[in-house]
Amino acid sequence: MLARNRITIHDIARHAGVGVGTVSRVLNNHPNVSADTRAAVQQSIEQLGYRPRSAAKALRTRKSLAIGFITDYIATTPFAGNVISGAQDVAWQYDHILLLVNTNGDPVLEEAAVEMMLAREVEGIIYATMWHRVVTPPKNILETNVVLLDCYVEDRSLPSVVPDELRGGYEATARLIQNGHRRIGFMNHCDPDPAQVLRAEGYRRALSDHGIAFDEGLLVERISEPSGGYEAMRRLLRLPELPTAVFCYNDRMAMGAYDALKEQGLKIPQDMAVIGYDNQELLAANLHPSLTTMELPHYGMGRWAAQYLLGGEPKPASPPQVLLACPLIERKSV
Amino acid sequence: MLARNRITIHDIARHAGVGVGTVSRVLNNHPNVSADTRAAVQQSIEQLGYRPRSAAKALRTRKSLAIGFITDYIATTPFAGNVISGAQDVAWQYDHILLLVNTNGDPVLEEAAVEMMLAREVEGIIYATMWHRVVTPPKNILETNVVLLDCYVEDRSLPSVVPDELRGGYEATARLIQNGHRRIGFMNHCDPDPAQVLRAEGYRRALSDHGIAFDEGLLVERISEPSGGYEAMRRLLRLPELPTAVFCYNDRMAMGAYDALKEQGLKIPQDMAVIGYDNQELLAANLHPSLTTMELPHYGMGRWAAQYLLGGEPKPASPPQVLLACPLIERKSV
DNA sequence: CGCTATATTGGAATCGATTCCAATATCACC
DNA sequence: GGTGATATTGGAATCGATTCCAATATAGCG
Repeated sequence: MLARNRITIHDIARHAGVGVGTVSRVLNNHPNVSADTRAAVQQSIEQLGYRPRSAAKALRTRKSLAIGFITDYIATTPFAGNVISGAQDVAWQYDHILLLVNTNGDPVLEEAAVEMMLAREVEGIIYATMWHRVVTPPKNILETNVVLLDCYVEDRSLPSVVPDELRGGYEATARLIQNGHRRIGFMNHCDPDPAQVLRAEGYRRALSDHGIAFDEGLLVERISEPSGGYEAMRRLLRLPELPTAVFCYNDRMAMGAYDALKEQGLKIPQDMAVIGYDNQELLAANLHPSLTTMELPHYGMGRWAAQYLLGGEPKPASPPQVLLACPLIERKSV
Repeated sequence: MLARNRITIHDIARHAGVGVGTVSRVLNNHPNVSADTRAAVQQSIEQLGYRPRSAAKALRTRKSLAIGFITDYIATTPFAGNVISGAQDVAWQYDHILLLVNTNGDPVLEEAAVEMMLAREVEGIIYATMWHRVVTPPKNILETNVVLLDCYVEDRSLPSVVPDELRGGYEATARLIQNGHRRIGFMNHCDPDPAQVLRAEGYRRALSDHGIAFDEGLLVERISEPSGGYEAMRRLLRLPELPTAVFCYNDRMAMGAYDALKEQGLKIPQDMAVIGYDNQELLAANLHPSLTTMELPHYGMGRWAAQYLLGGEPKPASPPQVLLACPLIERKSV
């Protein structure tokens, strides 16, 4: 026999001298309860310190008031917090809680996590990655509602929300052009992924829209770390005709670029304007001069994903891929 | 009437030609089931694609197989991921899931979060902060098991796990002494908090244990950001007798210190050894030279907290405050 | 005043698991 | 074959909420 100390709806009913149905109606704000009864019940609830057991409610109503959040590398990027924060804020608005599982990209764990969430009858699952890419989530995830966050499936058969990398690349470049730059270097990541491809495409379109010819030599691909940025910048500085601005694939590469520029005694932004991507606060705000960059909409993606699951709008027949803008964060490097 | 499509234990029982009790026994690996029956039931489960509903189980057993995780500023530090990752790894080991709520430090939200977790009958709650400090959690949290993580209550009446700041300060300083330094500056944060006080204490003890007199002038307090570090370093460089090493309250201050040193044409570590605190990868690994620093045991605290809640060891009468070591991360600045 | 329409209310049935008890089957042993 | 001990098993009761139906109270109206 289990401990049976906890106050239940029956205790309240007895204490208030009403039936359990009435108590339930009060709890759920049903309209058909007289003001007097309602007050009496509420007082009993208060007095006895009653707290409804959500398991019982979930069993009866088949609603767990929870959404699952599966992510890959929560610990290796500073972005996770923003995504979670966004999802959580919306979930909370709808009285839902987040069930979180971090998988380190392990497919076995992923499947087990989904299984656990299905057993708990979540309202849906947010499947989030820490960098924009193509994924193949476990098949069992299809048994509930899903949103992919910062990723998508090859055939776009699942709804997803991702940063608008193309437009981001476009706007970063356009910003430099507006400032009078016409020779603009672009240091890109060297492995193709959505961000790599789309930011480059945005760069090209911005150039062409402004009547600037694309110059192969101004595009340098390296690993997306400070060392890659350093190398890329040195490469650009060896060009016969120097660029006057660079657009960097991310802030970490920009950091390397800064080093190369300072080494050559070049001033930012006077001799070379620099624009980054990602808005890694810690870095971008503290470099000298502080780095102008494009912000990834992590918080917004978190919100959008949760809203999609909980918003109650009928799901469109063809799953959407929503692109969220990457706002320009103006600092001192342009 | 609700949709009643889902397979239940009764369906399995009927399909396998046994009673529901037997199915339950198979599901829970009870010993008293014959091999034949077990196999038959398992086959039915497989065949019908049965998945137990955790709400029903939770209702009956009064166990939700979940722990709550309440945190304050998940989005503003890169540490959150490590803490969560640690807690989650252990929770998973015990077949538990994390219910996550981020509160942005709002006490109203905190209390509501606890309430929700109590309603869900979590095994316990991890109350985590993103920097080491004294807190006052909502009172209702006492109705379940709690562990404070990276924080504690004034009167130490709740179990907590925090970094061993004193020892960290000691070891950072000792490391510099071992390298032959005798005049060691210390740039500290200017507001008192556990880290600020204890790291300073560690610094002093290390000096005194090695027969070095504490010199007031070598201690500079500024805000714990790059700008503060920059100022502090300049201050130290104006001293009549220069230090040959600095211990910085955190990596961000160290970053500012780097700037001041470079400005003066001083080489790290030849002219000045620098040691930081926090091990903010993004920063510490990418500075030039890379920064030697003390790592905060975020992952470990996450693990410890979850283990404390789930490990099943009887809780000691007087709640423990566990100190986790901050390992020295050797890089190139010492 | 009598009758219907409406507002409240009580409480049994239900959700889907676990668990305990009693019933039956099987076995060992004399 | 008989007896008691042990291994399996079925199924009713239970966890604590919601919900629906029927019952009662009240109001409105001619």
